[in-house]
Amino acid sequence: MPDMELWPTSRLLSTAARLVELAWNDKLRPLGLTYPAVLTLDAVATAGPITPGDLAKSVRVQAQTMGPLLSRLESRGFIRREPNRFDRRSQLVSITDLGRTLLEQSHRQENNVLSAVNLDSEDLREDLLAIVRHTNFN
Amino acid sequence: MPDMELWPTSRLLSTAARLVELAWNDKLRPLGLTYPAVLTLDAVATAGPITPGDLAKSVRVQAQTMGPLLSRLESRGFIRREPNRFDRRSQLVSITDLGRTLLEQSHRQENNVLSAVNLDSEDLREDLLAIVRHTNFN
DNA sequence: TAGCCTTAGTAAGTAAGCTGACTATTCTTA
DNA sequence: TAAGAATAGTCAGCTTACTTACTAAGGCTA
Repeated sequence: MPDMELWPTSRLLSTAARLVELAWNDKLRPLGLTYPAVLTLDAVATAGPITPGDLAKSVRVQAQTMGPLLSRLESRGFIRREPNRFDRRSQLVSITDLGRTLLEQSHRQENNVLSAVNLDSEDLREDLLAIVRHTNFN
Repeated sequence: MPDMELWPTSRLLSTAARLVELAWNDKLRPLGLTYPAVLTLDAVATAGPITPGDLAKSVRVQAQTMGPLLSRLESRGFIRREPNRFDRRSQLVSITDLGRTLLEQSHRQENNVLSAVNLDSEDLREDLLAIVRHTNFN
């Protein structure tokens, strides 16, 4: 299968992303986390109490995707959802102590993933950044 | 959200891949296809009658993922599955005339996707190729 | 202020993809 | 050749993520 040379770039992109997520998930499984879960926990940890809608925007997923993800994180005790006193339509999500602990453990796995997959090209970073920046979402 | 500058490369990779797949799916929806469906149809079209297992390897997906995908393609009349006379455990998949027609139409969408997303950096290609090549699957 | 429009979140349905476990063949080797 | 190992495909269960459609709440304007 040296036909890989002939693959269009979009195919390389989606395949590479799947393989890297697989590597991440292997490291995160013992922690009871997944890669999207870590991205979300990260956003909750840094952006303080935040609404599910803003979280979805920050992680670049639909609100309909964020809802179930938050439910799973909540059922495992990693986050908390409370009613938003200032807007009864929405909620405020915060990270729990347990969630913060797990998140820190997941950050310590980062080097293990990077050594399994070579991702430290600065050109790659720039090219991907340009794609995400120029692709409108929503 | 200029915090994107701080995203790790793996996050840029998975986000960029999702956005590009979204762009593809928008163009493919009228044809009744999806991006993984096109990759699979492509492999069937070029590798002739081929087993589901070899297809899965070529598309870099688990056999358990390929099965349902083939069922959907078969139910829409894009491919055909026949018993493999030489190994009763397996099957042989071929593309139908309808499938080939749809595949050709999807190829004509390629420029539309490329103009929506800038993917023509040669460095990007090389970096992604290296990731896929150096990440072992299975 | 009543009526409309917008926004926040949820629900239902589908697709893709994974893990782990299973059956039915085929191959291999003692 | 009989037994065990390997391979092909499927099933069940779960997660992520999409689309379309809905309810409830808040804002705006005539």
